[in-house]
Amino acid sequence: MSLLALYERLFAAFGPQGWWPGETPFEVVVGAVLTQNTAWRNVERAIARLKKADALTPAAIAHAPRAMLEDWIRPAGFYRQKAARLQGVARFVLEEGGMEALAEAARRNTDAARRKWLSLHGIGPETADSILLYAFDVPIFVIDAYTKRILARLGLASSEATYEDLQARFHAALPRDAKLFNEYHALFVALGKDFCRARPRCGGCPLLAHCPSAQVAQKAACR
DNA sequence: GACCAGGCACATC
DNA sequence: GATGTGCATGGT
Repeated sequence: MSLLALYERLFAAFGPQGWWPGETPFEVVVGAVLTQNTAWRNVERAIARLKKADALTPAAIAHAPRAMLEDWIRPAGFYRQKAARLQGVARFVLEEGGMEALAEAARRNTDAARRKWLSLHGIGPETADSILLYAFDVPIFVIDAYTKRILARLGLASSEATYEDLQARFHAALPRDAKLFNEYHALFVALGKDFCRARPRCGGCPLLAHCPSAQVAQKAACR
């Protein structure tokens, strides 16, 4: 099964996902940091608290007392680390002239922009690529734990494959289209949440229903 | 009461 | 370079 065929199948099964659920590009950035190893539900709580405090702007986060920021984002977990990361990112946004300037830079030279984001403390490959794709609409494919797991289970990639390996495969196999990359990654997450989460549900997975090779794979791989 | 969630940095070998 | 560990809350 090709990666494009897998996309068609996932889209048919789950429909459009409408990511990223943020009102502004900066909210996407904040969400990308807060969701690190964290359920989205808890990120939503933290973002709601930031909004309630009128603190969901680069300036507000950059200048907030650390303890106050920690308290606002507490529901998302790892709050000490994430408060430090968010303040670093907020300062970076201000220094670079704001989100619009950063969007412009990302579209002009994606590789340079990606390296710059990666140089920030707490911004790794997945977070950087999520920001580029979901905040700036730059066509770069986001690889996450679900993507790795699903591809391995479907026999479409080795479980040893690195982030860069997998990303290169998506870039080679698909048209360079931010909308497509956006939906595809979100569909992996949708499937990941559903895929073999509980044994009894495996048989009802909408992907497996149409995919004999996946049915074979899941017998061996489903935990 | 484990185990997991839309990772990352750092220590150690 | 590969592997292990801390970070922390909230749901299942």
